[in-house]
Amino acid sequence: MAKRPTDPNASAPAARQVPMRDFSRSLPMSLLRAREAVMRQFRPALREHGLTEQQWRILRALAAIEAAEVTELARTAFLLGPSLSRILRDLEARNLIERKTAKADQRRSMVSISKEGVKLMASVAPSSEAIYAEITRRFGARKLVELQEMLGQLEVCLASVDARDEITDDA
Amino acid sequence: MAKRPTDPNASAPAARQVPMRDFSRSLPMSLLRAREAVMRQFRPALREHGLTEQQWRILRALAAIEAAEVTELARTAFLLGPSLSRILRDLEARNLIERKTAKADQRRSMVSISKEGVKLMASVAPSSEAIYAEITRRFGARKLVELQEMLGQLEVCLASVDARDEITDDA
DNA sequence: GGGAGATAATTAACATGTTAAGTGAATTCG
DNA sequence: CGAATTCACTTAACATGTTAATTATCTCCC
Repeated sequence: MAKRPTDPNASAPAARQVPMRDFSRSLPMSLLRAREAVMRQFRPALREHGLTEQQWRILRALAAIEAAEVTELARTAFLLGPSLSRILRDLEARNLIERKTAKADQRRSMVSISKEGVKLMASVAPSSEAIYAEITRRFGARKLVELQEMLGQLEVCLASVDARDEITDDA
Repeated sequence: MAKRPTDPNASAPAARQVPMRDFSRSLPMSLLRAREAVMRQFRPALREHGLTEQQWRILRALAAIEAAEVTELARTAFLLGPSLSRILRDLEARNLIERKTAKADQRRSMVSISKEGVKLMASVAPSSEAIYAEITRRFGARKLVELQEMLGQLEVCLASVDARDEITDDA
């Protein structure tokens, strides 16, 4: 009997209320599974270097921008403040990043990647790039661009919805 | 020979204030942000009913298939075993699901949605469907189908990669 | 029958997601 | 000035993600 990986409830006779959308085909599930399929490619390589996906995101972000405030880094790496606080604490303990409070504003702290952090990145980047290249090859470079374009459009068209509780940023 | 859109540290000795757009446009980030944009729409409604996204996934899955083993449910709701174990424990404590060990195999437990669970689902479904409809309206129904088609293809073309540590499921 | 292995589910341990509350510093405005 | 407010960041509390180890059961095969 072959497994039916994409048909969880084809012949479910009971519990029928409103025939809600087959949730395995819902947009959130599609996005979740696609992302998981992608991350599954990267995780082993990162793990070999003792890095999680989020830690890697932070190092990459820092390597590109030299130094950044925590809030800016959170936006760049797409992490929430509390997660970032914890991760920065751990990365600092591992001497992969450095922090110093800003002189002008004692509340802010400037975060930067350390020499060790740069070295670690250099050791991970090749395999990371190779994996990304393989994904691109399998899916198709043109299609990949197209997909990312659609994802960006989705993000944009939904961002306007939750803009009600934000200040209209006119000066 | 095209330039790679993801080039975290090609030769940046002291990167300036370049905001590193390439990193923010990587496929994992695009997927993450798109999914977050979508889930941001749903979370408040679910939260009003005291449900998390994962709990809602489980209830939806159960409502469609009547009863399922834990492993099957994990596959359907796309959750890992440990997460599912914890969530089932909590949902059972809230009397939203029911469990009974299978007679034929004492290791397996059959999980089903309870009457209360069905009632809760009925109270959440309308707003959930309304939100989904609004997303569809904003993004475009045709485009949405197209996006999900591409996500599915991405999943498929990457699934074959990590099939080396799996058994070829037909002898 | 019984022991070696396989399997289903849980538990453990650590890391992150998510929301709320807390802390200390800066800004506003009386 | 100085109290109220805002701001940047952290901590707290709980839920889930992730991998490894455990437990209990079942299957196979001698």
